[in-house]
Amino acid sequence: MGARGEQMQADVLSVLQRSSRPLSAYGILAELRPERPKLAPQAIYRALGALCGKGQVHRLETKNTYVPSQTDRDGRSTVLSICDDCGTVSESAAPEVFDDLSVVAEQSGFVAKRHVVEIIGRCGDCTGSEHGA
Amino acid sequence: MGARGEQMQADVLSVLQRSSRPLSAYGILAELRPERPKLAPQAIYRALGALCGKGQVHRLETKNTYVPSQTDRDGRSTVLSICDDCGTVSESAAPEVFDDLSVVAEQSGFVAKRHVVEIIGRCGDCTGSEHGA
DNA sequence: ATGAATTGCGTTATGATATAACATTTTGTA
DNA sequence: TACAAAATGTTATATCATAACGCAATTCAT
Repeated sequence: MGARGEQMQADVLSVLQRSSRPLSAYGILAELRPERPKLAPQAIYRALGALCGKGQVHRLETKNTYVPSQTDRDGRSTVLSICDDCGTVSESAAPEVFDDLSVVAEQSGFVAKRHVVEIIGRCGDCTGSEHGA
Repeated sequence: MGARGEQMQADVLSVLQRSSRPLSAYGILAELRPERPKLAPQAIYRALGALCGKGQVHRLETKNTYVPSQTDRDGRSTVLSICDDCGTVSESAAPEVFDDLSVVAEQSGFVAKRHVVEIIGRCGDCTGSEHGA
């Protein structure tokens, strides 16, 4: 059960970890194609789905890309700060944010399954050195 | 300048306001096609871009769909609670959340351009009446 | 062990979302 | 009017994601 799938997941995770930036599913595919010419998108998406489910990978909803988790937080939500300039992503636990969101949800009887919190902007490095704009 | 574009935006907004659920760009296109057979995706995306820029429409990043703003908050970010069951979306100002996010960003020297906060789950109505799962 | 049921994966095909690039029209200015 | 600038229309294509089906491995009852 699942032995081959675990290999696929390991390969996908490894590609993400070696990348300095978030990758799209097709970007991951392109990295793996040299070794496995017949690899198809479906395999990548299945591996990403499993990895996201386990909290080992985060999907950047605003970019349709994926990054490896930086910290082992056992699947709890994190705030992702995404730099538009250099592409780096940093993860923050920010429990206050999620506490507040619980209150927001409860007020309207909403039962939350998942929280998505992304901050899009420029990281300290890029702001300091005034790249781009 | 922009007179036709404003018409397009008004039509797109009107379609969204008449819909009981979030619509995709292609969903909006389908609504408008009967009146304007030659209408193309690009026109819809341009109108949506302008409307989102003005804060009159929100894009649901987790669903690739769009909803009209429920409140005129002059472009400030809102928390969007999205029901997986019935599709309804509710908007909350939740200033505490965005205050907390400012702190998160500042800690790492990050300069935020945009905040995306979405809660995915089931709304009170759907939870109460136990539809679906 | 053997065969049926189940599960997961590979593979092919297609669907859905979004934007690039260039032509045309409109608008603003003199 | 004539021209420049900007918005819009139009065609084409890029990008992201999943449906559907069949095969192979695993499980489980006998």
